[in-house]
Amino acid sequence: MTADQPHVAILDDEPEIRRMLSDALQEAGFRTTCYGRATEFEAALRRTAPDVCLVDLGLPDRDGLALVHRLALESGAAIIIISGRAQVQDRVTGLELGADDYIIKPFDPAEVVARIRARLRKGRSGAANTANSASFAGWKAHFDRYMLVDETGHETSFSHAEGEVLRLFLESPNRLISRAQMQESLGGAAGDSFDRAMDVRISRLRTKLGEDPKNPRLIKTIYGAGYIFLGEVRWS
Amino acid sequence: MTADQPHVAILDDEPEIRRMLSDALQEAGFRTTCYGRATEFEAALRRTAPDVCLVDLGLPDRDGLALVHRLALESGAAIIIISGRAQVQDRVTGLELGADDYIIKPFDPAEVVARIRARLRKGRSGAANTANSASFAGWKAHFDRYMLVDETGHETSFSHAEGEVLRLFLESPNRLISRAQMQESLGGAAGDSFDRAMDVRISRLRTKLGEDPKNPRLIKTIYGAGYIFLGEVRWS
DNA sequence: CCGCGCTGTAAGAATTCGTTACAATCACGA
DNA sequence: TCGTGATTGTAACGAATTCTTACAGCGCGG
Repeated sequence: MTADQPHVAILDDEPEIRRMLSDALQEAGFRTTCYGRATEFEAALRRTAPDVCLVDLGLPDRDGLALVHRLALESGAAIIIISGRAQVQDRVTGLELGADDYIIKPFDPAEVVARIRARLRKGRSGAANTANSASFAGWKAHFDRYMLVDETGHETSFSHAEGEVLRLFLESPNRLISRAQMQESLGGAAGDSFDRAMDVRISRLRTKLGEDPKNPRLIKTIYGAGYIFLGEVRWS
Repeated sequence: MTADQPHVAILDDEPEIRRMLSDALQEAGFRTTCYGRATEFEAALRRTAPDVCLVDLGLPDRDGLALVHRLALESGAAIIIISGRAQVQDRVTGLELGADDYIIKPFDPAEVVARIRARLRKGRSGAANTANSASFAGWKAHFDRYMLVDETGHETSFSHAEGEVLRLFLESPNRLISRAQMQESLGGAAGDSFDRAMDVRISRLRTKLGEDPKNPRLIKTIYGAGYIFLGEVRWS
């Protein structure tokens, strides 16, 4: 149904805004089509079915809300309203009429992109599209599959507990993480001997990462303070 | 899984806000459960699967964003962040990490209700699952004929009990399904020995799917938490 | 009645993970 | 430099959890 690049239709009467949105979205990997008038837009809808419709409510030739309502009923696309009307009541009616999101002008294109992505994520059939794998130091960790993949493609599995620690590290690399923070994040009871458990988790993780115990390159321990994970991390 | 009233979980450390949200949502016809701490909330998640999670980022006992990220991966619920942090960057990262919406404090309860409704609308549309066959990982399961078809056309039959489990997995792939949820969905008595029965069902299903016991690729077990089915699923 | 397939139960093996015990390392002062 | 106490690493054990196999009950068609 959807090609590799999701298709976003932009409906706004101001050329500058169309341009700005279109540029930002194309840079983010979307296919875009711009329309300045509702009639033009509706004509196009008969030929193609966009994945997302960005609709400005302040249209000269049509009541925007009515358009949104029809879209919601007839099209399967995600509908995002962009509007200068910032009252809560406006937002509520927009959403009640079938819009999936409501963005207030002036807006930041980055947020529009993020909100579109959020909409598309849920629309896809069950595929978890959030970042769930991360590359670092020649490894790639797949948190969905609980797998650690080597440069050579060799796979090693890791357990849930190990994954929790690894994720915590990869979420904030090159930053000190105290044991207290770990306990909180990993839901450990602040019990007395939880420290040892944490040690063991880290120990096991280190061996899976092939760390030299005498000279760890990835997980450094800061005596009396905590741990720090070194390296570039790229989530994908 | 979902009763007639959608279930909204509210996670906020301020009792007043919890109360306000809860009242507004109940009035709007939702079932609500409130939590003041992340640990409490996570414990509850093991037993029930809410349809929507309202999460305040300013939690005392946990990094809110990390929690959101985990929720996005493990739960099928819609995730809505509520936060006092109003910077665009905050919103973008929240959404990128898997949140479906981001509401800024102070907020109007009416808007929260409208946004929740918008989320549920989209989510539910595909939930009326009348399809009776699904493709995944080289297999195609026909629930009407109780047959599993290979890439090569080779057929294997599966039983009703096996089908129930398989269907549950295929209906929400790539997310954690706790044993409690299974019991609920499959109508098992909450007795102690139902767990064993579930184990056996899954075991048999695994062998039919040709899983390597040491390294299952489709049905992963998360020690102490549940199971997760991996892969793209296409219903037809 | 018999055979066959489905399903739950029981029992033992296997896995995960926290705890304990002890070794290794570090900070710091004599 | 060395000793001492605190902190951290790791092997080994054991409890909890999960997997698998074997078996018994049940329904159903011959």
